[in-house]
Amino acid sequence: MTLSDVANRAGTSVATASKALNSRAEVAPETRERVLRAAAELSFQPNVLARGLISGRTRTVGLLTDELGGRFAIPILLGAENALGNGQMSVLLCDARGDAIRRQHYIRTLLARQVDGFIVVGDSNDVRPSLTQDIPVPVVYAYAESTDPNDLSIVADDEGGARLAAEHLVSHGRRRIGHITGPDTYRAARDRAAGLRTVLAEAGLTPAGDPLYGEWSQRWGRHAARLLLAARPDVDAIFCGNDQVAAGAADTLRDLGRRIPDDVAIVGYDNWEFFAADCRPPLTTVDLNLEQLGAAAVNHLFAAMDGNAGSGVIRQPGRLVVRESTGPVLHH
Amino acid sequence: MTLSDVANRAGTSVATASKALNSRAEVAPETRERVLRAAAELSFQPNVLARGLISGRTRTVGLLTDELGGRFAIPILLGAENALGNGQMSVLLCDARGDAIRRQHYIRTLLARQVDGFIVVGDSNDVRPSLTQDIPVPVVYAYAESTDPNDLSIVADDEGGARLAAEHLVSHGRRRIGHITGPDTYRAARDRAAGLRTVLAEAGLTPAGDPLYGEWSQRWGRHAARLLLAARPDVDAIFCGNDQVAAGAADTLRDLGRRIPDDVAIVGYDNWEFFAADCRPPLTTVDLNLEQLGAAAVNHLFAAMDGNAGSGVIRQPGRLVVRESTGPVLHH
DNA sequence: GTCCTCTCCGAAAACCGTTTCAAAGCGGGG
DNA sequence: CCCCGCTTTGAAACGGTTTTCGGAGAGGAC
Repeated sequence: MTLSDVANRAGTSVATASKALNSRAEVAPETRERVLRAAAELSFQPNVLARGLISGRTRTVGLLTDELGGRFAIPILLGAENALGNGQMSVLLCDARGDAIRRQHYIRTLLARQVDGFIVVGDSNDVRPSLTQDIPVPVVYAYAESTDPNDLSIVADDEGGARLAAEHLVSHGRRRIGHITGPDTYRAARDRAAGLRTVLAEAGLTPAGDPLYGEWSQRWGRHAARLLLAARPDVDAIFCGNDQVAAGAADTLRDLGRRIPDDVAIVGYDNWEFFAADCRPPLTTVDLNLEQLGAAAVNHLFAAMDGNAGSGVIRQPGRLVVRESTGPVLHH
Repeated sequence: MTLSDVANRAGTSVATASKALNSRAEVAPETRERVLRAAAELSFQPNVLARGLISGRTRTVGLLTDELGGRFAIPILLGAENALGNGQMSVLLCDARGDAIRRQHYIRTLLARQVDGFIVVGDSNDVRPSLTQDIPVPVVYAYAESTDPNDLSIVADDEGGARLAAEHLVSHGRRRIGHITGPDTYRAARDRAAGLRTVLAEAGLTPAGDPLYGEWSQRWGRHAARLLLAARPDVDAIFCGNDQVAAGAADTLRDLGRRIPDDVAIVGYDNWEFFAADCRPPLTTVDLNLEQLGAAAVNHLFAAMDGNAGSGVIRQPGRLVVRESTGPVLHH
């Protein structure tokens, strides 16, 4: 991408190419055109180092994630990459795989490459140690909340999402609503349970038993649904902590002859299409809007790079996706 | 972030700072310490351009994908990122979302950033147009086969993987083996069917009906299994084109009272843990070894960057993952 | 043919950040 | 006081790219 490459491609000398690109006189229009075209084709950019302009934004941001294999980082990454592309920026991707040493190594690597900013993508929407003191460029935390309140964190609003789901169930006439979810070590699980609890309290309802905390698997969903039905045979809705659990619960309900949604409605969480849309019946669920979350992270990073750094925690609202598992509206 | 900044901050001269950072002698321990601290504080990184290393190596490769949202690109990316990290390189990620204009834009962007090479990650292990003529640096195609035989493509060996699955079923005494898979527009579906056909022919068996081509969904797996059982009530094994289809087929078998694996064995494909391991029963399936595929792509890219460019198609073998859906060995 | 203008080129110069080199400071011991 | 080793430094060297400058061709007008 050096000037001589451009000159070479344009079939001209370096000197002429330089003049053409700097809009100086003494270069024939046809030649200038040729040089400009060659420069465009090679997406040539004058080497800033040679001039005085070193304050060179590399227009690259580092994206540091911990669980790229999981299913949350990807939509965030897609949203971020899209937003960055609109700003003509690129993303350098690093997956620390949850290892602190690896993470420090990647931070150094990215800094060596002079990224203009960092997006730290969490894996569980939970609190995580701030990395900002190690990083002299702007940082935004996405799907994670930094321990340092001066950092800017953008998290999914689990409590709000759960409220959407619970309100949907309540407004459809469900009155005895159980909750099956993942490990209570996950803040997401606790927040979702809290959202449900709040809505039920507001509606004057009592939960059908305590939330069943277990794991984020279909297997647990199947097992817990049996437990729930045994303890509370009259439940008319189950709000599940994610779609896998919901798919498992739906399995058990069918095995036990309960009709969905006629006898029992089910709501999942995450809107993981492979499970939610292909379930029997397709699941009503809450979409985390992770792509918007990623895009929001980028926009806040841009603002920080322009000197308008924010701080605190921003909650990205979810979105209820209604499918057949909650059935038509019930009047009561 | 220049050396003089560091020297300034350390209260020393540029020359001394240089020696301190390069671990040369003739610098007092106390001074060296001061310089190192200043460098760390400024996260200084020597400007590579000034050394002899300029020969264009930015130690960055561009990874161009089409369907990051799909589940195949990610493991490849992880494998590649891991292999690159070992070589102290980084990956610039771009997702063209299947759009040709977007793809060209990203190619230009990545070239402008002087990536040392490209990895083009496909979304379906199928043939795709070569991009090499647009790219003046080495290119390796992963999970895709370039139309240009002079390019180097690394694909998953679908036929070989299907043979592993089929041989497993045959060696466990299954004799009436049906096949349910995705659309026959997918080469993966056709290759997997071909692998099964070959093994059955070698074993002197006839397939239980023609392969049922449909879609890659659980829903189709459920539906097709009903069709298969109606047409061939005596099938004792179903090889499914992927794990979702297999999970759907397992659903139907349970609904119809067939025991898995006692009456009918099931084998999936892809080893998508969420479906395969959490199925009832857990699925025997074929793992594509996508991480190795990504790592292999990187290694071939390194070779190409060193001037040893390869060409042709390399088939990355799969790996059989045995779970309960094919049961214990049957003696016959 | 000669002159003039316009265009382009090769070589040299300028710029930048880093490294190297030779010389200068500095303190202590003889 | 002088010598000597250690440390530091300013200036020059280096490798890289871009810009500048004088000159060389080409083509037309007279």
